[in-house]
Amino acid sequence: MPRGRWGSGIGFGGAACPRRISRFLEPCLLLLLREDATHGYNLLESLRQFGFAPGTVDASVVYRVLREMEEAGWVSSQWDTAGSGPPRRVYRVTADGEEYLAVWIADLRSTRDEIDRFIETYTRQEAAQGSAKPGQKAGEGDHVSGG
Amino acid sequence: MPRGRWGSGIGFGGAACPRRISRFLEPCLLLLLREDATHGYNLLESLRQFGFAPGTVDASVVYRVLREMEEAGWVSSQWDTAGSGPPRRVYRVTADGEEYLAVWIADLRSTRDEIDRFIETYTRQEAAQGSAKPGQKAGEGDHVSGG
DNA sequence: GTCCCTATTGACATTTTACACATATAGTGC
DNA sequence: GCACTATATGTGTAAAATGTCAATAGGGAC
Repeated sequence: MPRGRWGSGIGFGGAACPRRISRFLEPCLLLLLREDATHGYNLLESLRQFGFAPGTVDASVVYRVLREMEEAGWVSSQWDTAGSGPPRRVYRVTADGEEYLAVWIADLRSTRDEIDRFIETYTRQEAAQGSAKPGQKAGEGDHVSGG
Repeated sequence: MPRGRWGSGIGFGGAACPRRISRFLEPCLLLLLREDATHGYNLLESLRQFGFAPGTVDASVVYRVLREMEEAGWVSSQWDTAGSGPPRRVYRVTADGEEYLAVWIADLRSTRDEIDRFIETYTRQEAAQGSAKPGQKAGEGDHVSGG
């Protein structure tokens, strides 16, 4: 998508841009953690299944979101010092987190419906312009005086 | 939706929060302008049809987006001094703006599909937890040693 | 003139996001 | 012990996006 941090024009190659949904990392992490309690570094790779390209998500972002969610009470963590290497902070979803995720789901549903309505409006407009006023851009020849 | 500027907890009343899609105002304004070239103040009310509640969008935000889009070349404007009251800046969509909107549509389509996949994953998880491991939260009884 | 409605613009604060950097542990080779 | 690498977590900061508020200005009603 052009503008903002995702480029600067039409000439883009494909769906290369990151997420369009704000704070989408939160529900993704919750869903992953709900399936399996694990630590941040491990979650990093699992995020691919939600469309995050391999190098897209910075680790620090994931860690920050996890800590924020713990502070909010959606997840809880415990240090895991059993395996080799540095200790891991293993997160799991709390009951509040479950509720929070459910709210997210509801929100995403309505967002999706909203998108659908928008696309439908666009499609309807296309059809109308294709038949009723071909070649015209809408609002042509108005009463504009100043320039 | 909890967190951020839209509250701070589960106990919300309905879909009171604004958009979840970043920069959504842009395509909305483009779509409205494509149907009818008009000025910012007039667009303010028309935005309701895209789910923006009456008092949700500040006028200055709309004006800013319009000016940004003009700078980018997606819309062009002309002063209309014909009617009574202060002069209006009438915007219309350019050819580049048409292309830009088409890109937006494509992006929104993929975003919607992404949401659908996410919701589906959630639903599948629900079903699996309901049948396979009832009452368990996933990852219970792991090899966590440290506290 | 003053108040209100229309219409636009600018300035500032907050929130979100991206990116760079710093820390700590364990294993390997020397 | 020391350098080096991989794993794992954390902080700081700048940029971008968004929200809020104030200011300006024309015209009509009173």
